[in-house]
Parts: sequence; C-alpha cells; structure tokens
Amino acid sequence: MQNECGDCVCVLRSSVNMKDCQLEMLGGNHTVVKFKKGDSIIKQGVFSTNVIFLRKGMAKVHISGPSREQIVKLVKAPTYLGLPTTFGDKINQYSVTSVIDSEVCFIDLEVFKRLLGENRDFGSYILMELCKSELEAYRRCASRTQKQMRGNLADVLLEFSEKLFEADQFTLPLSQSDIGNWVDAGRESINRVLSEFIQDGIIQMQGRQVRIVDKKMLKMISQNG
Amino acid sequence: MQNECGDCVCVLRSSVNMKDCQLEMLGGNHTVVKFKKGDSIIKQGVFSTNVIFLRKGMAKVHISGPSREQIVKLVKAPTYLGLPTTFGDKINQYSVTSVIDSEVCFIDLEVFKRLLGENRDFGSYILMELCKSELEAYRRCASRTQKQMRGNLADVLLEFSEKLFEADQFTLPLSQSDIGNWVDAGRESINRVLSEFIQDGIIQMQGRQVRIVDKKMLKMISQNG
DNA sequence: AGAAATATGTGATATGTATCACAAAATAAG
DNA sequence: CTTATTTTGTGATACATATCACATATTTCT
Repeated sequence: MQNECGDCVCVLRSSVNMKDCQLEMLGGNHTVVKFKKGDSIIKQGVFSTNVIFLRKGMAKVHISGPSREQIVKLVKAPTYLGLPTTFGDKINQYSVTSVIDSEVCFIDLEVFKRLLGENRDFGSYILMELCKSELEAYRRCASRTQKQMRGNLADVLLEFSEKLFEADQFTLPLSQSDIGNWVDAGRESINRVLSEFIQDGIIQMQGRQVRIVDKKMLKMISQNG
Repeated sequence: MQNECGDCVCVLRSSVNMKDCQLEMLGGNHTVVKFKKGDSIIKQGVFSTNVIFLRKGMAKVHISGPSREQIVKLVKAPTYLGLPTTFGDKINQYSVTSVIDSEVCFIDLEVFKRLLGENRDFGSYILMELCKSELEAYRRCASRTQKQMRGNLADVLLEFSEKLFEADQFTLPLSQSDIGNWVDAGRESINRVLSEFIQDGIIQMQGRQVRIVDKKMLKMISQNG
C-alpha cells in the first residue's frame, strides 16, 4: 500500500519536495481501484468527497450539453482527474469515463486539502496545473469552433499520435460517434472525412488501428482550418 | 493608497481572514491604473509579472484563434484578471481589453505568491475561483457549440441582463461583430437575429441601448437551442 | 465642422454539415 | 454458437450560416 502510494506521487515527488510523513499520511488515506474500458470513474451530478488520481490508463472528460454529451478532453495517466469538479463544487459538474483499462487512486479530500496547506510547493504545483488546464480549455474551444471538420479531425489524430500514445500507430480508444462528440460533428461526417484521409494516403486504417502515413499533410490540414 | 487597497481587497476580506500586515504588504506593492473603453489591459504574447485585479469597470477576455479573435468571456469588477495566464505561463496566453472605462490594480507577482503561501484561506479562495472558472469554461464551450445562433444570442442577452448589469435595460458594451466573435457567428447573422428579436417583441433597441421586454421568451429560446 | 474610419442594416447566393434512411460489419450478450 | 446491440459505411436531401455586395448611420479624428 505505501509502496503503491510512493509510485503514485512519484511524479510529483520529483518536482515537489514532499516529506515522508506527508507521503505516509497520503498512503494511509487512499484506495486504489481498477476500472475497465467504458467504466464511469466520475459521474456528473453525484456528490463527491475524493480527489482522484489516474495511475494507469486513459480517460475521457465529458459534460452533458444542451443536446448531447460533449467530450471536453482526453487525458492519460499519470494525472489528477477532476480537480475543478472536486474543489469548485461538492457535486460533480462533469463526468470522467475510462476509455481503456485503468487504475485510479482515490484520496480523501480533507487529507488532500491539509497537504495543500502544509506543503507550499505542492500547493503551487496544483495551482499551476489548474491554470494550465484552463488555458488549454480556452485554446481548444477557440480552435474547435473556428476550424472546420477536416482541421479538427486532423488535430485529434495528431493529439493521439503525439500527446496520448506518442506513436505513429495506435488503436483509437473512441468510437467515431465519440470523436464526433469531441469535435462537434456528426458521426457520419467523421466517417466521411476519415475515408477521405485514407483515400488521400494521409492515414491507413484497419478497424480501429490507425497508422499515420503523412504527418506533414495532417499538420497542413490542421493549420489551414 | 492604503485606503484604496483596503477597498480593493474588501471583497476578499469578508470571506478571507487577511491580517493587517498582509494588507499593508499588498498596499505597498501595487499600482492603480485607469483604462479607457477599448484600452488593452493584458496583451497576449507579452511577458507579464503582475497579478491584475479589476477594481471598477468591465473587460473582455479574448484569445487569438486560427482565423479570428475569440472572445472567451466578459467579466465585471470586482475580480482578478488573468490568473491562469499569470501563473500558467510567463507569457500572456490571452488578452484582456476593457469594454467600458475601468480601474485596475497591478500587484507584484512575488508579493501575491507570498500571500498565497502565508494565508491559507486566501490560497484556497484563489484555488476555488480557478476551479469555478474552469468549470464555467467547459459549460460555456459545450453550450456554444451545441446551440444555434438564436439560443446563443439569447444567452448573451440574458448574461448581460442578469449577471453583468443586473438590469432589464442596459447599454451593449460590445459591437455586433464582437458579439459575433463571442458566440461564433458572423456579424451579419447577429444583426439579423437581433432584428428578429425586435420584430417578435422580445427586446427593444435604440442604438446600443437594449431593453429586455419578454425575458421568459428569451429563456425559452436559450433552452431549446 | 468636415473628413475618414468604423459600425449597422438587409438582400442574394454559396457551402459545409446535419439529418434521414438503410445495409453491412463487428462486438457483446445469452 | 446464435441473437442482440452497437458500430461503421455511403447516398440523397435539407438547412443554418457564412460570405459577398452594397447602402446608410454613427462615431472618431484632425
């Protein structure tokens, strides 16, 4: 258990000067849970008293909009999940669902808050993280609404390739209709553009296995909207 | 000067237990500046070392997107401006421009950080604010992209009326093309829908003076997309 | 006060995507 | 293994909005 927790915060420990006693406090107040692909980790509308850390895996953050479910972003381990929804409101304001098998660490909110107070480095680390994700949210939103489908889909493919999987070949963890909910497009349109990309020799696909062939072209498409 | 600063943080002081010595520290390290309508308060791409507090007035937060300037949100005093852009990055990641004559308080970043560390209440207050604005950003983005123009414009009018001016009658601080940049629409479309609303007896307008006549109908339009 | 720049009002047309309607695959469930 | 259920593939059509093209106000500047 302690051991697990050492791993769990090791990412932070490198940048944050965390005392052993604080690590122990954390170790004594957490639970590790496994989630299978498709399982709900955080559910919008439900009361929450835990800070959640994604140890392994990948998850989608989504919020219910006026007419459909909007995917806000995809995140991969290691990262905190739903800090805004935990601190900003007692009731979860969005959902998080694992898109591949994942492992999650629940930390008691009070313990986490105490830690924030005691360890200034840790506090400013969390503050920074929040700021960055807010900035990212602004950028994404502007980009999504101003580009058209081809550009947005190119962005998604590039994000999978460069940020999430860090490979030219990967398995899409989302269905086409989910991708549609991410980039504000209909499922059919996603399918059509994907076909175009294959036709044009930009990507290859078999099932959900994607291979990016012409990354330069993808970046071109991403840029000119 | 001290006096001014007492006002400046009075909003916080009510909820945050700030010691007099901390107030003084703040008082000694700030500058109050006036901005006229249209002046740039924070400029994207510029190096920044100040936390900025909007004492009086109203400002638009905007970010340059792939093809045009995207207005992210409108804020009114009293509020901090650009915390994410100050903490998240040394270089401003978005711009803030006053839309009516405003008064702004520049606080040295280091002093602000020290304050965050020393005063736990203040720290968690700021953390909360950040979380809330991130949640708000998610909600807005989902709403904007899923609703169509009439719904979005209704939202904007309601926001002016209920959140920003707290009155049924007010003067639009934005041009129609700015409103377009806010809700992702062309200037002409905004104009047309505005005319429709007038025709339908939902609002009255003379110049930029707006009077909301049928608020219920506006809310209806806001909801059904 | 007069000139220049910016903001509004309104038609006609173009265009990207949504939506509907099915068929075929692929996955999950019993 | 068979039956449901969810995904994917593709055409035809509809529609909301962008875009273009002006005319007219209104504000700003000198």
